[in-house]
Amino acid sequence: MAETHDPRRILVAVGWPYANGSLHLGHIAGAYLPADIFARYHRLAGNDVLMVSGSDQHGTPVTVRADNEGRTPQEVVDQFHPEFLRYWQELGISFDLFTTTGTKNHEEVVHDFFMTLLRKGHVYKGTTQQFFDRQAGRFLPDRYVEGTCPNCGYEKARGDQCDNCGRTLDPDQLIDPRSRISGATPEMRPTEHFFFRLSAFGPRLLEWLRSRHGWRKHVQNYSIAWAEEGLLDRAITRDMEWGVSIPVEDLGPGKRIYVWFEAFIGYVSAAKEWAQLRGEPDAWKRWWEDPAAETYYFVGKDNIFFHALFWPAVLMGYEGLNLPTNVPANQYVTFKGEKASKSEGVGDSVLSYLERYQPDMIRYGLAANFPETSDTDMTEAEMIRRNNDELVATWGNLVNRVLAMTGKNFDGVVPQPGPLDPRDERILARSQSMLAEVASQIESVHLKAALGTAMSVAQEANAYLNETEPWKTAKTDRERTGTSLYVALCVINALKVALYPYLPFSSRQIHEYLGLDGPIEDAGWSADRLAPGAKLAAAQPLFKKIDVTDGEGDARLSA
RNA sequence: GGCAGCGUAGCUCAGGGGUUAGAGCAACCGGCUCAUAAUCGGUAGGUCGUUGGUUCGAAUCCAACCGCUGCUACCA
Repeated sequence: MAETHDPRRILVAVGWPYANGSLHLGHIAGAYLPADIFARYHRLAGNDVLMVSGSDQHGTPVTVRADNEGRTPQEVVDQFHPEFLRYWQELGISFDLFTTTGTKNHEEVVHDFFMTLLRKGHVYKGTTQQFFDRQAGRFLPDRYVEGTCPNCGYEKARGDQCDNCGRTLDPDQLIDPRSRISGATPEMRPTEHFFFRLSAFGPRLLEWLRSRHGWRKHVQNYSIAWAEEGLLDRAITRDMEWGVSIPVEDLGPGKRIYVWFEAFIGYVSAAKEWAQLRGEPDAWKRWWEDPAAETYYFVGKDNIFFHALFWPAVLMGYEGLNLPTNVPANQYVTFKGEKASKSEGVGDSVLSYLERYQPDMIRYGLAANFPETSDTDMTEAEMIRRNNDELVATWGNLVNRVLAMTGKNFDGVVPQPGPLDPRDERILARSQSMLAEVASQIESVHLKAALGTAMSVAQEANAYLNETEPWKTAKTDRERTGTSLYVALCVINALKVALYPYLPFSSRQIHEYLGLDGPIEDAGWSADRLAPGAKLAAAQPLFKKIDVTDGEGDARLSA
């Protein structure tokens, strides 16, 4: 009997999506699906997983959309937060809690961070000069200022960047600056804000980053390079009305905590909220305060700065909470070579895919092409191709042909195997070593490779059947036929486990077809030999082949 | 402009100082017919972005250049 270990505690923290628009498949492939695969594996392996995220309801993007549509920011949030919940439900993204940054709990946790950092001297008050629009009566974020680019002369350059020459700018560099709200000429006014002393954490961050092992090089190198250049203190408050309040009165009205300072604190507040909902208010500490716990942050590559530098520095300053174990940021999925983007409308929303395809098909198509090391190009035609050639043909068909033959020849009962020959032993051994290999690949967040490992065993199982030809031996040697089908069923049972993190809906189905007791979620990351004589359930094909000639399929992603 | 990642077969991607560079798909040939016309085997296909350097040896390390992507601190 294996000795019992205390389960590992794994915090799966997933980037907070802005509640300002629908998500597209790039978001799913970049963060939510890899996080879910990782979480499902660890749960099945018997570890204590806490997977949290939520809607980021603050920030300029939400207010911009609200302004444009004549709605309140809250109305925008109330539209998109439920939509996100629907994605998770239908795609099987298994959050333990998906909350929002609009809760009382979140505000309290943010205040605690703010006050603690203030008390320890990591947050201080400072004054900056910023453009103020008299007509609108408000300070202007950099991109709300427009003017002539000092570099190329383009007349509609924004205060943060010139779209014509690509140069990054400070708003006071603009010639003839104008407010994009009122068109008035803005004036520079001093404004007080709180700053986080990020500069003070540079050396510690560098030492910490250099000592990380197993991080993706685009994450680690990038972060180290940035820390070596020198980190500047960052304002953590903004001149706006929409956001988490500041817990001290010093600045007067019209100021809020900067959205990005509070969003990542959401990882802590979500864990606390989860614990409260569970009736064990201290349970969150098992992931955050025990140094043995592991914390993984699944985000897109545009978030590396915040998760590998800013957030760790905040945690160092706060003291007592775990630093990230890894930040396996994905690169981007491009659609026909173009970056998927909410604002540019490239890449259809997730809902349009859910209307047309099974969730496991979407999950497979994305996971087989995760942008783990570099940007990855994807088309809907390619997803359909993978569905038809790989998911249906290799895996679904393996299950179907074996279950059908067992039904026909053994009345849907797990056959009694005869003596195992070397071919039988080899494929059975491979199915076991595959489970260990996939586990190791998932733990090191090589999710695409792990899926490939499992699929190659499905192919080996098909080859095994072609070698042993149970449909032929059925006419001459019942025992040999039973052995072949028994072995194949055992291999399918192992593959069902290995593929569960990727294809939870169909693996659950297979678990039922195999007539096993209890939910697959309780079955563990292991596959025992099946019991001869057990009754199999009537099976249907797991995946639908998609007809590309029906006009639905081609190149919708290029939109 | 600066920084980072990437550039490998027709397509999508692995690999990464050491014998003849890999996978899937597409192409071609063959076997099988239990299975969703699905499976399995084989063949063919690459001067590993360009140029130069280090090395006994470079796709791999270095430099320059070209191209793509991202970041560049007030989009997040």
